[in-house]
Amino acid sequence: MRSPEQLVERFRSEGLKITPQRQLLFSLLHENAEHPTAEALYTTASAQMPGISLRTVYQTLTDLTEMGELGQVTFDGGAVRFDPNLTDHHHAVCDECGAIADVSIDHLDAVSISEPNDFSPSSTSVVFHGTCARCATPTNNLDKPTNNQTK
Amino acid sequence: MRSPEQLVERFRSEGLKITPQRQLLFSLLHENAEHPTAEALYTTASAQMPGISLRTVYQTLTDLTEMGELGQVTFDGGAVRFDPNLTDHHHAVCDECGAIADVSIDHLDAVSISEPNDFSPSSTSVVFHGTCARCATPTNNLDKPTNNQTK
DNA sequence: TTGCTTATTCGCATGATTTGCAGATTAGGT
DNA sequence: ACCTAATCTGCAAATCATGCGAATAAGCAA
Repeated sequence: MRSPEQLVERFRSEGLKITPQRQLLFSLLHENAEHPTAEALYTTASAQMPGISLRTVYQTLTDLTEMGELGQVTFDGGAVRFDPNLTDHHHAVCDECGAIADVSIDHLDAVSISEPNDFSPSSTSVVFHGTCARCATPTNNLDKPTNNQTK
Repeated sequence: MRSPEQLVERFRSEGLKITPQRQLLFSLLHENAEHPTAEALYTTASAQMPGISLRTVYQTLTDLTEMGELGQVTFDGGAVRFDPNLTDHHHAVCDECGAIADVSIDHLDAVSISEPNDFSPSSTSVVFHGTCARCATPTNNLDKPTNNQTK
């Protein structure tokens, strides 16, 4: 996702209004690597702007997604999660704490569909499940985040 | 998923009862490669057994899943889909008609996470999006199935 | 076959997530 | 300061899934 400043510029140029709600969400999403759900963003936003509506959060998230400024991902049937990282990447889900990390992959081009041979893929997405570094470390498990499992 | 006969055997041996509802669902799921949703199975089951409850379909599906006889997959935030194919495989989603095909992959072992380097994956799942053979063929598009897009 | 015990089924209520709608509010230009 | 269209908000409603309790029926024993 582009910077809040660039988004403000884009919204202005398209005749859309710059509201405090939108500005807050722009900043909460910028470089946010937590893959938050709409509810999570609403909670965070509410702390800084009591009274903001959950409906507005959904609306803004949908708008940004339709503008191609924000990505959406879902894992295991849970709620939709928003991803401001628009670069080519994949995800790693920690089965312990539910954290979702962006991952870069090597040699993805090597994989191919061996069967059937008549499907023309236009995109490939990979999801790893496993244990994140924090959960794998026996020490320092004191301040481990609560389980944010997707389901 | 194992054959209806084997499932009957397993249920019996575990003290579970063999009801007509379960038998019907066993047969509807056996070698079913359509990745149906609970609702879809309910519709099909209702045709053969009017009066069967959607609740029972969900219940049986959940039971089979917990017994490890059935897999679940979800794509793009849609409803959960059930997959009787328990062999190691991945999926290809047709963006045209929404069909989901099981696919075998070559050289998956070649891919690796380049960053971060501290995540220990225990499983990897790949989803291809694209166009299926049927939708890619300009002719023969008469009896194309309706779009069952996941969302 | 009859009867008993307990697993199942079923329908309804409830929960979670998300969208539609309409009136109140406000950004941004005149 | 004023206008007007865009936005926000609250609530209803749709979708998907699960909890719960009463009614039902499978499987066993006699």
